[in-house]
Amino acid sequence: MTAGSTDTTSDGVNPRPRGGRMPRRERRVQLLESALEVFVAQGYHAAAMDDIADRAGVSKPVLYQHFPGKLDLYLALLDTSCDLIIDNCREALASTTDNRDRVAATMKVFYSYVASEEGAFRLVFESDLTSEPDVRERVDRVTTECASMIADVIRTDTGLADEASELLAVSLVGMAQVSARFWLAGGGQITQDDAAALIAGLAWRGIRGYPMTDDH
Amino acid sequence: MTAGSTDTTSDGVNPRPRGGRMPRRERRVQLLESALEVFVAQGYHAAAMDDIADRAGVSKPVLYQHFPGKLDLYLALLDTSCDLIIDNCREALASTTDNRDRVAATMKVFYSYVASEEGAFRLVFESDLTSEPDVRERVDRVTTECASMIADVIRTDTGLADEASELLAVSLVGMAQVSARFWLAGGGQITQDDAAALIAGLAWRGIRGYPMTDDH
DNA sequence: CTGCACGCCGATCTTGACCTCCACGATGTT
DNA sequence: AACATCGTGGAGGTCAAGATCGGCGTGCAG
Repeated sequence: MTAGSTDTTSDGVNPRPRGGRMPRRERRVQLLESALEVFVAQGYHAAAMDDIADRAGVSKPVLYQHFPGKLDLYLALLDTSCDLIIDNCREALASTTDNRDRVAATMKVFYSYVASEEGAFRLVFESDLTSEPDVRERVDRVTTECASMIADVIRTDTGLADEASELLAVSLVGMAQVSARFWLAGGGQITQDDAAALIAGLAWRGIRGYPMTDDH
Repeated sequence: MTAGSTDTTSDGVNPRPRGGRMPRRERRVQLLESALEVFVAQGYHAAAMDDIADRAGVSKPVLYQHFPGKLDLYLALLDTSCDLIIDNCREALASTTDNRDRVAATMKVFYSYVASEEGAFRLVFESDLTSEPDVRERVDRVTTECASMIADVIRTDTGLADEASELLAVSLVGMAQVSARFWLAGGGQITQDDAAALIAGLAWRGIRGYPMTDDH
């Protein structure tokens, strides 16, 4: 009655039933799914290749028959996660020409990303492998790419300098990113849409007046 | 001429000259300084206890005579780094009663923190040990504590609900945190004070109008 | 029925990092 | 000036985790 409902061995991640064989392509995507779950739940360092193999219901050698090593596996998942948020951000910015709606749509993208079932955002926003340059480059690229797209809008619509536009855009991305993460951790006191709308309002009030820099 | 100017053994971090003995208290702070340098430069996992000992110019056993283990050493440094930013944030908020100045002062705190020589902010904002609950708790506490103090001001001055105030405050902290980090990574195209003032302006424009929620 | 190919598994190797044991030299005392 | 004491140093143990090798079962062509 204390913990471990029925048969969990480690911490809530029970392996698949060790089913029979499977075609290569299918096995590969299943391995990717299992690896994502384990990396999301435990982080890179705490996740052992044994855990991933057990989670997939296979043995460790098959994992190495599909991926050269742990880092490659992680980078594959990280790449798809990074591309997802960047593409969604691009689509949100292109979905309208009204900047107020742009802000709202982009904020919704971040909140949806964080709220998605798989939790892939943890690879991007809470990675524990930033010492690896390949990982660092991809993680930073999410912020810089999203910010760059936003900065284009800011620059063209306000005439601010490049560096100022970039910094403002990075601020907005940071606001979206960490507020969404802590909204999720907060446990849903506020609806996802309400939270996104609240922070979108904050962001819009912040940038809507530029480039006039002075008022009190 | 390629690399390793004169005598560096690993990667640009040359050890101290293996000087003689030292009183315990002094040795301890020297070990903490050396450990901070190594952890900041390489992250937790990539940093070996040998590296820290070499950096301090002592042998490994003396390290274990001062700290029970690697994690304890890291947590000691992390605690001081977390307390530093939290205390500075508190002081900035208490330094004035004008909310516009409060925002500017708090923003300056984050930029100064990130720009400080030792780079201790990397332990807080870029830790690679978030899988450890002790570390995760401390890292998250920085954001939640700072946000909580800001949320108090927002709540009392606007009458917004608790959850909304907290979320807005977290957004401001996130904005400060990631914009400061990327400003530093950007290489100083903008002055520290200019950057802080720019983002403070963005933040102030965002929150100054609450709680009236509707305008276009 | 028999040989072959394919995918899979148990058991093992190796590396690397955290963490301690025996010798040495400096310091304070008589 | 000689000796006891204590801190220091190099070398080694342990263990976890990434990466790998021979054997097994299944399905199919001949």
